Amino acid sequence: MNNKQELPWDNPRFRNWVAVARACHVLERTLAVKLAPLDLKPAQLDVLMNLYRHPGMSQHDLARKLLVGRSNITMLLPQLEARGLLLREGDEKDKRILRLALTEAGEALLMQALKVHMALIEKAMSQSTPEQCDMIGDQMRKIYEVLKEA
Amino acid sequence: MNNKQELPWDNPRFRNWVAVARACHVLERTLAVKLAPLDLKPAQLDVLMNLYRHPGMSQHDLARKLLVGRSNITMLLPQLEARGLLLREGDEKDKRILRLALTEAGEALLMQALKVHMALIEKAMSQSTPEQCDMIGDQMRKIYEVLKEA
DNA sequence: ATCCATACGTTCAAGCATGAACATAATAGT
DNA sequence: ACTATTATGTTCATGCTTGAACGTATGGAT
Repeated sequence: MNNKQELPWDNPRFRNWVAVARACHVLERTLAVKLAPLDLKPAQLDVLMNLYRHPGMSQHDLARKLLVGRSNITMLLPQLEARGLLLREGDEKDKRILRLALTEAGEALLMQALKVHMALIEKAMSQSTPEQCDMIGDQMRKIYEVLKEA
Repeated sequence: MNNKQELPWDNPRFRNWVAVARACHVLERTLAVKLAPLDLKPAQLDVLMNLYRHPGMSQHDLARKLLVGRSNITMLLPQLEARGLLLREGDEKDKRILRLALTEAGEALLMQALKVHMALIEKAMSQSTPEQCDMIGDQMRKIYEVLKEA
């Protein structure tokens, strides 16, 4: 039937989104390399960041924040706990819930990692004006909202 | 030493990049779900797309285009070849190289998948004006160039 | 001609992320 | 009080991706 649909490569939205995906991919990859000396993966850094900003959150909350499954968190946390970077203690009221918090060591390592992360993002985004940067952020937040419930 | 560095959450570049990463993540995730009926993963779709646009490319070329390791391609292709979606045949001049090309079936499936992919991207980017969309693409391409050689 | 360096593809073990199935705890309806 | 439903976290098998080590092929230097 040779369905002559409009091919995507000619569509600006398609081409531009591909650029977004590629930029994300390389930045994630680069971050992993730069974080290696701290023996930290990007996913682990995400955990530390969220616990720093929201101490006492549950594993389920954390999973939703990070857009991953609950089981992922279960597999991820024991490593960090064993390294003394975070604490898990049961909630008194609701015995199903484990409340999470960073230790001193966890915060210290987070600060180290944030320097690396910030430097990388600065390097990447330094070409954009503040207005462009904010616009990009606004659009991306809209995209997130649109897709979240799809 | 309580290094009172400027915390990233107050930095617009940081906040906005986090939004980019989150948008990418949900779109990839959503794409995986919508592609499931075709028994196709996003990574496999990427392969088909690149072979459609660059028939005869080698596995190494493909790996570089997709920003993945060569071994990844080696693990990925046999599945698609077994489904009759692509062909691998050795180059006559250089016997190290395997030249890749889509079959009819591969092209047909690609067209199906592209409808799904396009619809999703349209939905995501429909909130941006064409100018905003192009600007985002331009910035992301710059980011890619900056990080590619880092 | 031979040797050395490089390039392409493969194999293998390891680490991650996922979803389904499970166990336990809380809550709501009757 | 009892049952059914929902919520939280865990376990397990599966599949994807990676990087290192390998084998083979090419090309260049002497």
